[in-house]
Amino acid sequence: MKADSLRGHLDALLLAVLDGRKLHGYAIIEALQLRSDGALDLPTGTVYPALRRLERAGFLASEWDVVSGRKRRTYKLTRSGQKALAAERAEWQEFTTVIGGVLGGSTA
Amino acid sequence: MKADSLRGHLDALLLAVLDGRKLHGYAIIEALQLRSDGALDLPTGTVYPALRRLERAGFLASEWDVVSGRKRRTYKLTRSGQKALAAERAEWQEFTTVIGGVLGGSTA
DNA sequence: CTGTATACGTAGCCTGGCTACATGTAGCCA
DNA sequence: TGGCTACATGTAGCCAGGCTACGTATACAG
Repeated sequence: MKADSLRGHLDALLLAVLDGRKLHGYAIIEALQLRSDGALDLPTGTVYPALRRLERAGFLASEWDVVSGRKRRTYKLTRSGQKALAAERAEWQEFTTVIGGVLGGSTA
Repeated sequence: MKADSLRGHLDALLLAVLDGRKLHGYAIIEALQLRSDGALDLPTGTVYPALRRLERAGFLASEWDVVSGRKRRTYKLTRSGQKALAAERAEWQEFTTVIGGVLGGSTA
């Protein structure tokens, strides 16, 4: 998959993967790999700054868990993040409808 | 629609709208508006450079039509452009499957 | 003879994902 | 005991590529 086609959809992915559960950054990357059958392998330099940004935006809340001496910053959706996720899903629907319509559409 | 979510999909749109017909730049913009029910309103600063790029890449061929004193550079798909369009369509399929899978997917 | 729609084009900005790097722990194996 | 691998977080700076803001020019309506 073309790498940069992710532009503008990363937030949706991160919010979606955190829907209904708490995960730390590294686990988020692995969860995305799993759900996409390996198609998505986001570098940490993509994910960590994005998580920070989403937290600053109020969509995520984080806390430090220390598990057997290992630090993990776990994230979960806030109320506001839930709404943002719903909005992202709606936007994704619209996006695919529009682009898909043009790509598949008969000569209009 | 978020403006920059187009990233990486513009070429596909341009190739698709030229599938089976010749159009000039201005008409391409209008055709995209039509096909998308007004959702896509690409600025000329986006479309013209992209067309030039696609031509340099060998996917489009252009010629000057002079209609009643008005210059129009009309574009059409080359053989290579047809292949590129097919590839873009396949990639779009994969892209929507992957992202859609994550967005809609149950907690995996 | 001015305004609007048509038509093409470029310079430079800006966003945001990515590369490359820096840092440190846990656990296994020899 | 030393080193390797997996785990885990983070930042600085690069870079692609769509967009903004221009500049140019013609046809036609009023």
